Amino acid sequence: MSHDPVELLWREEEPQPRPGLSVGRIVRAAVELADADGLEGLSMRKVADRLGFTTMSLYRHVPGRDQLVDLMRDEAMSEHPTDLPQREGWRARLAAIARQAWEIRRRHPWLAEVRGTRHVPGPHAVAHYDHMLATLEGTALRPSEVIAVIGLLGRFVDAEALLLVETRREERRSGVSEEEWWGSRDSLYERLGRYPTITRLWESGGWDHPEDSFEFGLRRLLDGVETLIRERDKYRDETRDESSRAETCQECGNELEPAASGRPRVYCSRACRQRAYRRRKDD
Amino acid sequence: MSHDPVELLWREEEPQPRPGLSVGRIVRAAVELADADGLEGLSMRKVADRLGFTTMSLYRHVPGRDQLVDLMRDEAMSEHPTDLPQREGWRARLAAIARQAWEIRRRHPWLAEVRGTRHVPGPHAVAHYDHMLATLEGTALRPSEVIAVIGLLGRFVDAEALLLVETRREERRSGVSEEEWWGSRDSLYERLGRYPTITRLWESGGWDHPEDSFEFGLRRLLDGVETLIRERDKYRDETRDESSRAETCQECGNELEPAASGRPRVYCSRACRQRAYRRRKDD
DNA sequence: TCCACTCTGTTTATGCCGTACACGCAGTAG
DNA sequence: CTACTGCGTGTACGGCATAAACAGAGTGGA
Repeated sequence: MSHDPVELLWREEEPQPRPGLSVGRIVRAAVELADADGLEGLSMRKVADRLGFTTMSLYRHVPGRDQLVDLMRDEAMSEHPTDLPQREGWRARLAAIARQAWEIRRRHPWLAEVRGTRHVPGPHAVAHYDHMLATLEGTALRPSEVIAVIGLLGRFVDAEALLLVETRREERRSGVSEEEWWGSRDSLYERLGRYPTITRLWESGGWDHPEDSFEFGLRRLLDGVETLIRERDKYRDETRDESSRAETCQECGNELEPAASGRPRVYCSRACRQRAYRRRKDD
Repeated sequence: MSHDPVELLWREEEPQPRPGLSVGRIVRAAVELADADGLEGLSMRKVADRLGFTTMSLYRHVPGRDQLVDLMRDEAMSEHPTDLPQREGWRARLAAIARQAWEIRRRHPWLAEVRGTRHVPGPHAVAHYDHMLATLEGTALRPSEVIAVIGLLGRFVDAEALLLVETRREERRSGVSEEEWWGSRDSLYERLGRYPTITRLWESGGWDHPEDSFEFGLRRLLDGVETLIRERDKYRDETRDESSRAETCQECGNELEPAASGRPRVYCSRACRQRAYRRRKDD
């Protein structure tokens, strides 16, 4: 067993598997277990039991629980498809990746529960990170801003996933649905009458048809990024040499061909115009 | 001891404290402990030791660890000032509240670590929630959207706080600063050359002067909300009876007085225009 | 052939944790 | 005097991660 956690994560899977325990088998068993019971339901004992070995046998292959979780993370990250259709426009690309990450978190809810800032990324995690950063290349954002946007988006997905996970877990553990549970907290509702805004929103039905938390948040976030990108675009245009000034597509930020007719162009392609239109309509 | 968790949270503090244990004393000791050691460093044994009683004595006053955490949460929430200067404009108000929540999480890092969706809110938490929701009253947002925005903002603050907390904890536990730790992961950096976008961003200094994660995210988020509010304002204007149509302030959304001169007004007051200007300049 | 060494898995034990349960004791109301 | 209630204690159970010593099987060299 390698004792450098980096070496362990970036190890190459042995080609023909030998009998007995192996890092790969341990990680796969742990992932299955965590998929079912969540991260805090994952214990070295249970992993070992599932594989038919003693607890301590795992430590021959994996330094400890924390590193096992790191390995699981990278295993799960490998599910990110690498051959996404290359859509035009940073917005469409970013949204697609965010939804993908969201999907993976639905399959592996524990991913969002992993805590700590010192997790060494494995090859799949790095590939995915690189891929995310790449979606913003070609925009006028500064490097530090690209990184900040991707970080923000990642934390957003995790936060939303966490919400989902915890709801699910508590429902399974208690056998009572979230709605039912809150519905029977009568002694709480009795006291909420004092609070004017909550009462008003309650009476106007704000809680009856809630927004889809993930899609709502994603849209706000992308709108916020769009505002920044437009700002940077404007700045870029203004500082560009007057003679070589070019307008950019409102949807994807690419440069526009000069318009044939007198009417200035807004989008670089029919696809972009349609996307913009559809987004407006969706709401 | 009340066995309904709601009753416990909404209990009234006894006026003249008697000797011995009490819910209030337990909660305060627990908060101090968690402030220092984080949520996972909080144990019933330690709380009891700090108070000079046996572990099990706590259970006479508090049903269990989970409920103790609920009580601690509400205790911490009571630090939200209730008499904020009432600024004009939803944006300024929302930003102020978010920064306040952020401040509180710096004092009580464990707040962001509390997991689970079924925490009964206590009186302070509800008051604060009501206060947040109220910031968006008067905008054209629909009720469900008001709720979604506040939820989103809350999760954002928690996610950012979590990042901070974990960095701090790992630094204290290991004695090695975050930068130092990552700096000595040589075997990792050796492998990052394969990834083109990461490499490019690295070389252009993207990681050398990172954005302030909280302020950056907050601005993006508020920009995203602003986009939505503008959209709703437009819709409201369009569907309003033609004769009584009124424009709204681009900054705060309030209705505008009709302009005296021919030039249409954009802001409702000098204060609003200055705010908008300052925001643009800040970046 | 024998020995040393390594690789893999086991056994045992330590020290945390939350909390169930039975008990002791003081104050009090009937 | 008695029964009861409220508060704090002591002991014990089952769970957790993991340190340390150990056992056996396979292997390479003398």
